[in-house]
Amino acid sequence: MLDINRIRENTDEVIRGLAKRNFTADFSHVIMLDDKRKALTFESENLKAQKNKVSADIPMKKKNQEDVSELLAEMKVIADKTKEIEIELNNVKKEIQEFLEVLPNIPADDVQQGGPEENKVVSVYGKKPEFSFVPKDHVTLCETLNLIDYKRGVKIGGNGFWVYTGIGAIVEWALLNYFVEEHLKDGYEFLLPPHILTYECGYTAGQFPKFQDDVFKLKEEENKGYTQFILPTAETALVNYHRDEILKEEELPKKYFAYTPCYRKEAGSYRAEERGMIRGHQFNKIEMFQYTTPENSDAALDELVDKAVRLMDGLGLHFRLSKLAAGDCSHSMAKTLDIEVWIPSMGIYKEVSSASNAKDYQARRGNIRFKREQSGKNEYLHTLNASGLATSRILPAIVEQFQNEDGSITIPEVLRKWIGKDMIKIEKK
RNA sequence: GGAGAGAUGGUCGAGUUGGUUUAAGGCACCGGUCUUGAAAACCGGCGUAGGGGCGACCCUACCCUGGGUUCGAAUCCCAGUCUCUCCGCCA
Repeated sequence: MLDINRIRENTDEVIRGLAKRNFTADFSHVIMLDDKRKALTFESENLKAQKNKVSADIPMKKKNQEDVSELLAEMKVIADKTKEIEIELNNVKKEIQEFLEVLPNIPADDVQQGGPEENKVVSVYGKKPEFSFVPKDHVTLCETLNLIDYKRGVKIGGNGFWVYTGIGAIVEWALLNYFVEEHLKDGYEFLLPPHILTYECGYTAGQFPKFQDDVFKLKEEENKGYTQFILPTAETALVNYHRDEILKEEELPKKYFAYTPCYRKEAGSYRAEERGMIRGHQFNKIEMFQYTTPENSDAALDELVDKAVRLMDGLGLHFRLSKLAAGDCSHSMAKTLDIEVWIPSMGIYKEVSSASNAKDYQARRGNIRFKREQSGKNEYLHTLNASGLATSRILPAIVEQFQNEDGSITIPEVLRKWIGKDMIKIEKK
C-alpha cells in the first residue's frame, strides 16, 4: 500500500517510480477524493462536536424541570444531517481505498526500468558443467534412479504433482536439513506456521485482492467475502506473524525462517519445456524473513542474498545472481534479486531463490509498526523475504549437474551426513 | 459438534437499570523532588488514528468486529469472530 500523503506531496516522483514498471497512474482523481474526504470529515466532526455539546445540556435541563423538547428537535436535525454526510464520507473513503490497494510498490532508486529483458546478471558462481558424454535430463535420471514417481504423482494428485520416492525423498529432505542447520547457525528463529491462512494474510502480503486467482482458495462462504486459502509461499504466513503489532525498536531486526510446501495454481503457465519438477502445483521451500527498521533494510537484503548464495555455493552448483528490472519485481516489492540455477537439459537458468525488500509496502497493509525509541513515535517497519531455498528445483539441478557417464549421481558433500552415501547408483534388480 | 461464561487503554480492573464517568482506580513505565547512591514517599506525565489552526492549543473517532434502536450507547437489540470451562470426537 502506498501512502496517500506521499502521493499528494511527491506526485511526480511516485509517477516516475511506477513508470519504471510500466505502470501508468493518474492521481488527480484520488487527490481530489482525498480533498473531499478532508472536507467531509471536517463537516461531520463539527456536527458531532455540536451534538456532544447539546447532548450534555439535556440531562442538566431535565434535572431543573426545564422543557427540552426544542433541544431534542434540534438534535434530531443534527443527527440526520450527520448521517447523510457519513454515508457520503464512507463512499469516498472506500473509493480511495480501492484505488490505493491495487497500486504496486514503487521500485527502489537503483532498480532498472523495464521488463524481464532488462534483468541484469550480477555475478556467476561455479563452472558450467561440461560433459564428455551425452547428459540426460532430470526426468530421465529421476525415473531410472527411482528418485521421483511422476506417473503416480499425477494419478493421485492430478497434473502438476509428483512423488518423491526412496532415496529421492531422502535427498529432498537432506536439502531441507542442510538449510535449516545453516539458518540456525546464523541465529534465525525457526517457525512452522499453518499452511491454511485467512484472507487478511493474503491482503497484507499483497496477493489480495488483485492476485486471488493464483492461490488455492479453500473456503468461500456466501455473503461473507471471506476466504481461507492454502499458502503459495511461507512469506505470506511470516509477514502476518507480527500483523497489527507495534514492536520495540530494540528487538529489531526480527529474523525468521520457515519450512512449508508452497501451493500454486500456476494457471496457464505450463510450458512444454517445463516438464519434470520445474513448475508444479506444490514444491518445498524454506523461506527467510526479516522485519527491520527502514534505515537497515538495504543491509538486510544484502544479508539475505548473501545467505542464499552461500547455501548454493555449499552445494557446489553452477548458478548466477540476477537483479530484476522494475517490471519483473512482484507487485509488493521495491527491489528483488533472483538466484537462478543452471539446468543443463534446458540450457537455461531457473529461479531457486528470490530475495526482496518490500520496504513499508506490506507493513502499511498489515499495520506493522515499531516504536522509535528516540521520538516515542510509531513508524512502519520494513519487511524482507528470501527463499533459502526452494528445494524442488535444486534436486533436478543436482541430478543433472552432478550426473556421471554411468548414470549415477555424485551427492554434494554437505548432504552426505543425512544421506549416508556419496553416490546414487542404478539399483540392480 | 453441544452447553455455559467472557472480550474495556502496556497490564490488572471498575463502570453494563442509556444522559452530572470527560472510561475510575491499582500496577508497570518515563520525568522531577528528596537521597552519598538506591528504595520508599510525594508531584507530574503516560494509548492509537484522523482533522482544524502560523502557534500555545482545539476538535472527532476508537471499550472484540460489523450492523441496528435512540435526540444521546462501553451500557439495549441482531449477526459474526475469538478466548476460557465442561461434554463429545480425535491424531
